[in-house]
Amino acid sequence: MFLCCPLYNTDYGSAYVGNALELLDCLESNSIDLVITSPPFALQREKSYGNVEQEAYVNWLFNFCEKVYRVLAPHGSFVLDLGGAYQSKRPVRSLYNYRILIKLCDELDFRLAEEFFWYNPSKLPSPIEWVNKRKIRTKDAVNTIWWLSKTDNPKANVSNVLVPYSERMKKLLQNPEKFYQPKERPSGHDIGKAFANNNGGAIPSNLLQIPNTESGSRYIQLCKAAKIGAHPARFPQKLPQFFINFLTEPGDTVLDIFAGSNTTGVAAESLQRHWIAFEQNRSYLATSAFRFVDANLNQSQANTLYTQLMSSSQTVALK
DNA sequence: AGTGAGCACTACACATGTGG
DNA sequence: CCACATGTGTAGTGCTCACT
Repeated sequence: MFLCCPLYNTDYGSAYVGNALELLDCLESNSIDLVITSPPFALQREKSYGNVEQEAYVNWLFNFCEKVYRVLAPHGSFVLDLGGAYQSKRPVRSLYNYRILIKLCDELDFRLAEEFFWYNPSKLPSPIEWVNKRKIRTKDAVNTIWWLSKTDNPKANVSNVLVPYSERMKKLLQNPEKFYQPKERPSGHDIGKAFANNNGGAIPSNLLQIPNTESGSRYIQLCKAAKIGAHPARFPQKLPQFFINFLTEPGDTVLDIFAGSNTTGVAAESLQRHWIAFEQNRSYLATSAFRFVDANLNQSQANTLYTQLMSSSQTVALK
């Protein structure tokens, strides 16, 4: 079985409406270089996009991950973004994001290549009951991101995701003699002369500080203009961008099985990677086309495009 | 008519970032 | 500088409906 009839396609990718469980079966084994996705979380509050309850959640998500394992190339990576949650009626954390991680490594032979933590400083203090009303917990502003691989050495290159040096390090690089003595420190760290080499940037840490605010973006503006609700839970483009740069090369293929508003697809497109997006909700995927089209689309053009995507049985070519 | 289960809906209390 | 974004959990209210 092969994938056919995407809702829309672009220079580099195709977006498909449907259940990822079925669509994954249409992909060839070992064909995907990176699967990055953020599934609906096991939250207490019911979401419009349909989340599964905590107890059943781990098994529900596991079904998808089994199929991801098959389509992933041996050097490929599976990056899974999971938000934390509380147990029902107790100020006690759910362990669901850790349970799924352990199950994936124990039962599917995934390796935990590295755990990442996405810190969103602009998150509102929540959950309200424990944090704002009773004031017995701090605000939850970190998501766990599991970087899983099929083999011990998935393709990865940290040189592609270097971050700017700090002001202090910039000064050190300008005048190393004045700023440090190469010698062994009390901690046992051997800080040598090579420490003063300029490597073009600092090695990033596994704490990703990325604010999730998207005020007045083209996507939001066009959703408003066309009078359609935007996807209520989008991740910032910088998040998939980081992992695509880190774990793939131009020409590789990136897959998001819970694509939502297809942030992953846009990130991949801008980095010249092929991409495939699966999303069950046709309206979410239809609005995601706004991310790819001309910035000067007016209200009626946005509406026309949306209507076309919602009704047409043929693939719409964007660009 | 009264009761209670089950459901949908709502108030509550808060921080930080983006983009025009 | 302003307008407007943003993966929350609990308890209370009020409604419908089955049952007595």
